[in-house]
Amino acid sequence: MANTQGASTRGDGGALRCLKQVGLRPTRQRLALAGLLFGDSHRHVTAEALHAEAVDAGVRVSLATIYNTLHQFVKVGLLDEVVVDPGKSYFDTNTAEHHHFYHEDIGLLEDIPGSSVVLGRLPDPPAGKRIASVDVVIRVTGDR
Amino acid sequence: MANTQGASTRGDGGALRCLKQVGLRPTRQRLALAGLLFGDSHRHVTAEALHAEAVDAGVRVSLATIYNTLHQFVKVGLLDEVVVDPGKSYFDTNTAEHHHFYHEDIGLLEDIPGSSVVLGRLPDPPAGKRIASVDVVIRVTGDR
DNA sequence: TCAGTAATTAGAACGATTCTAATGTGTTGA
DNA sequence: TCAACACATTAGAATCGTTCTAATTACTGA
Repeated sequence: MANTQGASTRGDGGALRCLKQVGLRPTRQRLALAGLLFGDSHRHVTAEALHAEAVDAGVRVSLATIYNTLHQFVKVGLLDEVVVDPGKSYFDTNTAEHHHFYHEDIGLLEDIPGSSVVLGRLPDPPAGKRIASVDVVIRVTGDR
Repeated sequence: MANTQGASTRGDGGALRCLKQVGLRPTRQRLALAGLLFGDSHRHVTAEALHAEAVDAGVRVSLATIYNTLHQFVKVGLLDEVVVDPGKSYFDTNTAEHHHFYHEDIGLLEDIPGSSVVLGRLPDPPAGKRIASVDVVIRVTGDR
């Protein structure tokens, strides 16, 4: 039962360094989840989906830990959370400023290419408040 | 037990006409809810809040009907739905194009004054899709 | 290694929403 | 007007995603 899982066979150092940097203990679960999340390209995952993926990959982790970890990652800026439906949120590994298409028909969240300008001038926040984040979701559906 | 409730003492005709126009049967519940929702100014309500308000006003209506009615109103374009948190959505009586501040600290949804330009050029939708709606939520929190 | 602290866990609990099957109500046409 | 039908409403159960709880387990620094 040695190193048969992919997670431990490549860029783990990245995940480890990444957790160190944000001050989170590198536990087995967090390393595995970081490994799944922060690969070559950016991803949009739900908690359930990531859990299934982890279990599939042979990582023993509970759903509670998935939620804990995702929220910790959001708090330290490793992830963004995007809410699209009452009772459904996605976690986005791309934390640069960008926005989303949400395909209502198939429940898919997709980045809007960075070249497409979406935002103009931001309004002043209400008195005594500061802007925490700006969420832009463009909902699209099948053509007919 | 005559006309002691406000709902029946003023612009009900508006609600009636409004339901007729969109092809919904003017039932007692729908008339009452339309009366509560479409008053002088625009409103942001949750299903629970509207239910409480209706019960308070002496309207006998179940929560299931509140949900049914709100979704029907959304479908026919009388309301917009705004999702701000996993598991919380608001219904907005202002269906003109506009956007929102969401006060994360107090759970309040507020219109962004129409004069504040927020959107620039919209991106082209993905091939074979059309834009159903554009949601812009600017999250704000207490200054410190 | 050991103790101390933090993380993980299974499962229960939770809140918002949706579903179900039974009952009630608005509408239409005779 | 009335009967009959389709649609709307209902209470309560069920479901969904998420959070909580208290007990167990795993990092960490000394």
